[in-house]
Amino acid sequence: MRATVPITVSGLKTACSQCNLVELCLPFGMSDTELSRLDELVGARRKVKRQQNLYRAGDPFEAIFAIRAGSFKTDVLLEDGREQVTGFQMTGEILGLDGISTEAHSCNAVALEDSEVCVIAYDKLEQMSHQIEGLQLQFHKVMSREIVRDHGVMMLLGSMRAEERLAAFLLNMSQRFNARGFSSQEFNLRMTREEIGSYLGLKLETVSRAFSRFQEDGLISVQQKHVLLLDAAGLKKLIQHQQGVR
Amino acid sequence: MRATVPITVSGLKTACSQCNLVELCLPFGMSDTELSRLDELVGARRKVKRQQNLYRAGDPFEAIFAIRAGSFKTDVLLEDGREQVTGFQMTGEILGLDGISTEAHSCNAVALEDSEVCVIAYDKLEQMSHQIEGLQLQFHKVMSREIVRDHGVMMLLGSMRAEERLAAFLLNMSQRFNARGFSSQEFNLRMTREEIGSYLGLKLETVSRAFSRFQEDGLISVQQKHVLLLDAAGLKKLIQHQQGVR
DNA sequence: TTTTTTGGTTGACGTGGGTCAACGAGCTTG
DNA sequence: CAAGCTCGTTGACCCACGTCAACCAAAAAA
Repeated sequence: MRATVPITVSGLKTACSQCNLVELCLPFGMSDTELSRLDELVGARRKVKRQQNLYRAGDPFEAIFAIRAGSFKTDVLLEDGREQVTGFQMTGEILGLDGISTEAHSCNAVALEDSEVCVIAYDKLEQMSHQIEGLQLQFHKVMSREIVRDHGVMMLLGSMRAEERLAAFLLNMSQRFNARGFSSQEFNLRMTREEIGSYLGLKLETVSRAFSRFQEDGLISVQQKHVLLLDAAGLKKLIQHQQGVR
Repeated sequence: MRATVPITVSGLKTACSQCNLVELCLPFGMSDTELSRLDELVGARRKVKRQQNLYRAGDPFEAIFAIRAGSFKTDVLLEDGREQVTGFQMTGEILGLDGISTEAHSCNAVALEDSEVCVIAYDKLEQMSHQIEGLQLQFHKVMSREIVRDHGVMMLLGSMRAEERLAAFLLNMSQRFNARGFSSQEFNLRMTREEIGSYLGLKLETVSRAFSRFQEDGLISVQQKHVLLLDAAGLKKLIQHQQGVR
């Protein structure tokens, strides 16, 4: 058995109405009056240090989490030790939706860096969804978006070659950094080559080689976790007609 | 542009309270009084012939669908023609959840055999979720279950070898047939080898070879779409410690 | 500072599954 | 009941990616 993870629950209330992540997060699209009512919903913030679990597969499900700062990975473990990273999450994104179905979490959520989340008690969310018009719709959209995202990953894993997968991954990261006000061309990845590999269904060596290849071809410049996208259009092209390679 | 698909909307109202699929479908876990109120929700039934689309990627999202009879596949198409099957759906399962997020469907749903669905207008569902206690929770669970299922497919695609994938697929089908009152050992697949392959991230030849291999090893007996599971435990074992193969 | 650990790169080689091709078994259609 | 499809099976060959191993850089610990 593992040692219990030390967890910090700050007493500070988080105000959605004050938060600069609204347009990425659960409250998106809600009116000002709805938004102020939403402040009740978010119980407390919780800090999670790098490498610590926000939750583990099997933990009873009580709340979902909105990332306030930092980033996470979610993964599923097979009995024989194989790991599949199912996603990387950034600020404003919601974690824990997998737990609703069986009232227990079905995957692990691990912080990739020191992070902070807003804790949203699920029973309160249910209740408030009955009352606040926009909340229910927005929550459904968040869940639906996760399903659509998952289908995209299936496409990656089922139908694309190694370099296409990495290109798609980089473009996706770029777009998400951009949505958060960071550069879409230059960013620092928070995950290791092994984690990227697990997410993309590749070995870390293959990921590393694909990075090098992209660099040789002038598509990107990489040094460790630092990435500079030099030719985003070229990466997009790779995905579209890699088909005709043979 | 494709020709419009001829669609039959029968005037018959479908009564959830009368349906023998309740315990597999959206109304699961709701009280009798809740259930009778739910009957209003289901507008009409719609018949979809084999090979016809229930909806296509890009179609405006208006309703979700509960499968009353038959079965479907959902898939995503890449510009270059590559297809990824994202799921196979059976009676009682819900289709169309991908559409909520952008108010347009993001995948195609195609009937694998002549089928019939219950049409559930989404705006009505939203409305009624505010009123009927159990409906909101059950709907969230359905969506969450889809997310968990998707993670399982990612695990398949990202971390398993061809035979493991097919074994997992067969066990999953078996379990779902069983849940519907059919034999868990003997069933007829509704999809082609190519569709199975697309779902599992394999080519049809590989699927076919894996079927043959399982038959040689006495795990199953196959003839075309007819499958007889002879050694389910053996299939399970394959998935767990295929690892030590090297 | 040095030492240790962790993460990343690169090369040589092997193999699981893709590709291509031939053929056969059921259906369907005239 | 041919004739044409579509779908499935099987073999021979090949290549993209995995495996194994050596090495290096960066970060963390001492």
